[in-house]
Amino acid sequence: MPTIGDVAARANVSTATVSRALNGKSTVDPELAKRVRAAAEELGYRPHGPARNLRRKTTDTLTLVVTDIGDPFFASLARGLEDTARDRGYSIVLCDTDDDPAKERSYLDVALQERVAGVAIAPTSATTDVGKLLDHGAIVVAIDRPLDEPRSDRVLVDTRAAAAKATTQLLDAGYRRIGFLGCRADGYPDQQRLAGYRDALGQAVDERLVRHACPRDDAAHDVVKELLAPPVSADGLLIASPQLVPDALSAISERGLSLGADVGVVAFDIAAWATAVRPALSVVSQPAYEIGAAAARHIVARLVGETDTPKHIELSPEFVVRGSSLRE
Amino acid sequence: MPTIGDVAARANVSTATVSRALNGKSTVDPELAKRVRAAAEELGYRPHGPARNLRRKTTDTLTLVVTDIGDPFFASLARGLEDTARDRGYSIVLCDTDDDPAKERSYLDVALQERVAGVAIAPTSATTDVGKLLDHGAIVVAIDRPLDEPRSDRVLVDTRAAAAKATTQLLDAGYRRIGFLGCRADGYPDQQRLAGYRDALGQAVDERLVRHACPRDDAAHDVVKELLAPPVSADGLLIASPQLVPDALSAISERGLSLGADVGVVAFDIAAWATAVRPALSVVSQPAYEIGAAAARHIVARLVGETDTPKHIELSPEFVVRGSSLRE
DNA sequence: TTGTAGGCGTTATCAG
DNA sequence: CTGATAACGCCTACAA
Repeated sequence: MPTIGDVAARANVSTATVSRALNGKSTVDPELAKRVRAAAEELGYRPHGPARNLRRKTTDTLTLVVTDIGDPFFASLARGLEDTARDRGYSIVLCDTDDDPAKERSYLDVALQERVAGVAIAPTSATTDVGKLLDHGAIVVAIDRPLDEPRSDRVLVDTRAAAAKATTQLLDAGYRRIGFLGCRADGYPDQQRLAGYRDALGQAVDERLVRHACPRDDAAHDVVKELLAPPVSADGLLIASPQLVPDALSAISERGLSLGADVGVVAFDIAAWATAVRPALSVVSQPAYEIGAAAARHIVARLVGETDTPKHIELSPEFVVRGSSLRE
Repeated sequence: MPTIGDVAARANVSTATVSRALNGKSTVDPELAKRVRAAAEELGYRPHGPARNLRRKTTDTLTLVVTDIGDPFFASLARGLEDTARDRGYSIVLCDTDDDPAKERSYLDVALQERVAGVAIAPTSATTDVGKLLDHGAIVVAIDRPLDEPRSDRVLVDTRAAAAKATTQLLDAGYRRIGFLGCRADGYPDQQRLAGYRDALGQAVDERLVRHACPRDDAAHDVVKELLAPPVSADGLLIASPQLVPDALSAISERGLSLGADVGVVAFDIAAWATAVRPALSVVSQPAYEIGAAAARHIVARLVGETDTPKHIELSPEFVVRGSSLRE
């Protein structure tokens, strides 16, 4: 691969001039600049990224840390981040933690090592240590879940209010015993949604209506069947975790109940296929793409020194009511 | 941030020794090595990635180029690639082309510029130019779709055979007029699936049964309604594009037909929610995670100089028959 | 086994 | 406006 020196030689100028010309510095004769560009073109010259990064003491890289890119929510978020960052000249490095703090630590470590300019992270816990990154000048923004670290910024969604709204809609539609189905009792999003569910129901929550099940062990199916039968006899379901929805729908059907008419259902983040089911599913959809885009815009703004950027951004989910949460 | 020099000073050794100790070279006194590690630890030293990359003339980065990480197939593939590459010390840079050759070119350009070690790419076209990357010594592997470039390797799926198998199953189940629904008539996977469909049906394909619809313009819904009514009167559907499935199911229901009993359906790559529908959907599932994992293993093998690595890897999709393609 | 020193390719400073 | 030159931080001959 040709270096800046080769280009300089071919254009009969110094490497300094080549650098200036190729980086669009104003202080270079248009004539020379043209010659340089021509030479660079002819040689197929590409600046050497690592060398440039070494010299500039920064990179054009952002790290995205999520639990699992296979989760459509994070996939869409990643897309928003990538589109937006790319537009502004940044590349995205992808990390999947599986909610494992050890993996997360190792990812943050390489991020530090590679001197990334910024990090968008869905932390495994609010106490995840991003101090060294911040010390080094990286911009850190928490996504989907908050970080205690006061120097980090955040882009969150008001998922609690959305859960309350969905629960209220179920009540309004005439469902009386609404169950809550979550995935990880200790996860921030599920906790928020449960809180919203309680907000809507008031004090009077029969705790047998609140259940958690992991999609891996296929207990979800049985858990829902329990919910639907005496003594619990739920006639509604707020499903906080998208992965649980197929199991829940199977269970409803196996109990001989019908969606909507017998049991009302609202689920989070299944927009892609909500209309594949009869009746179609009511959904709460987080603006995943927009979260990613906002995080990228935010990081870049901070990077270029904008100071009037809000530290906290909160977006609202969209709530779409369909047949699955309507009685008739 | 401390440099290798700071560590050297603190440990009272030369920078060379620090470098050797930290990189686990055998030629260093265990005693000194310990002192060095201690000093590094105390200072919170992290090697400077760009400097190291400059010196080593290579990076520990792979670039993943897909059309859209929001597509669950590519998301899962990305996950497989990331897990596997990470295990071996490589980071993943994510790129979304939207099937736009211009974007793709620009991504490959920065990959070259950053001197990535390898590229896994679902090319927008078989003629995508990866020559410069290969010239520079990067390992390039085509995923999901082939590349003409003979120096590139590939990890593909025998989606054509799978389509034939699915079509045959529909025929065996008693469906007679099977329609094909694809997304992009010019895309490689859809073409392969259409070819497999034709393989199974033989010469006798009523061309009115073959339709393409883009999920963006919501024509899909109407297209399927047309397929299901006279004069076409399809009683089966092979759906090559997962995004079209909700529209297709809505259309079936709006025609007053029932899934399975009246019209048999097999769809590609909707495993995540296939069991949410009544009756459950028959699916062809590509081993997305495994494609990514295989691509990563392959690239790393080549990078470490393994020579007995096959240039072409072909995996097989999984075909699961459920109620949607059974008459009773 | 350890240290010295040069250079990887850029950019930025500082004279001219 | 242009050119020499000195870093950036690391690794690796080569010498000791």
